[in-house]
Amino acid sequence: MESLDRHIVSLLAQDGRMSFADLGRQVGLSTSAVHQRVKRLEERGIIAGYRAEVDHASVGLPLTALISVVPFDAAAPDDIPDRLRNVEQIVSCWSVAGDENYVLLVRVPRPQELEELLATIRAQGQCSTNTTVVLSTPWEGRAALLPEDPVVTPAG
Amino acid sequence: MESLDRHIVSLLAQDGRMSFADLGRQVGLSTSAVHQRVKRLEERGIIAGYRAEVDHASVGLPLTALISVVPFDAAAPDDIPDRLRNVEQIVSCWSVAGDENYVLLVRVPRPQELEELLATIRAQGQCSTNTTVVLSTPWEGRAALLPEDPVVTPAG
DNA sequence: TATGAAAAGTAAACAGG
DNA sequence: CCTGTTTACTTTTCATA
Repeated sequence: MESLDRHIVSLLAQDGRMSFADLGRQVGLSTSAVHQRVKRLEERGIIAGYRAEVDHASVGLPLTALISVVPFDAAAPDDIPDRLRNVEQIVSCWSVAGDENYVLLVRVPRPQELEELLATIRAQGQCSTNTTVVLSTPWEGRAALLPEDPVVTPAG
Repeated sequence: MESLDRHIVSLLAQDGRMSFADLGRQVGLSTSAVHQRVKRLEERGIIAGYRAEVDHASVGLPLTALISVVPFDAAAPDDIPDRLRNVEQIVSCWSVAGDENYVLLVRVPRPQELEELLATIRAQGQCSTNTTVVLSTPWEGRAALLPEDPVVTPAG
């Protein structure tokens, strides 16, 4: 990925509804040129989509939690993400190094729904859980700092 | 927030670039009516912004980690978020219940940058760190499941 | 808070270098 | 891979119920 594309990606990461005309002005290209580049970035999956950033509390989901999970049977094939993919309260699923296998970020309306969700995760995921409740969110999902020059992996 | 607004929010959480015309068709309102509603949702902060969802690996940030932090001095006033806000590698900062005070989600190009980042966080945040490296991300930042009828907090 | 209409601006597709 | 043009669509504003 070249510098111009990184610039475009970085602008769209900050304002996902910026017009191609504005993008073009900011990066110094014609509207059609940025349009073509953005379409290519979308096709390659570098831009995976666009989302509105929602204030979860206002929308009825004031309770966020981080849940570490460990499978009951460490020897069994680990398809926990597949088994939990349909659980819509799980916003993020990370496979991690360390004592736990996965960390999940979940959002629910109330403690009661968290209790029910944990039961679902344990039953459906065949795993034990360790829950950390989020008390407040100073910030979340900020646009990441893109490296000036991306790291090149040497061949071989 | 009424049901119509929740519907609009939910659609924009899935496709942040959907046009007002399409939104109107899906929720059964005129273009100008949804336009007005979306502007109001933005003003109230219920829609906090729009972002492109970026594939971090392609963009030079293949390394994600979760860092739990505990202040060196538990008695000192806790302004860790303020002290770390300018550290741009920190994508999310959650204040949590439990043994740690905060959990941070960070993105960096390589292990070396993670090492440097940890030093920065410890020095600037005056805290100790416990790092969990993300090995893979089955999914992340999925649109949350909005409750059908939001929970009403009784007055008093 | 809704609608419909008008003006300005944008997206998408295309020709051509 | 760029620019510029064209057409259809969209955003934005406004008058009005």
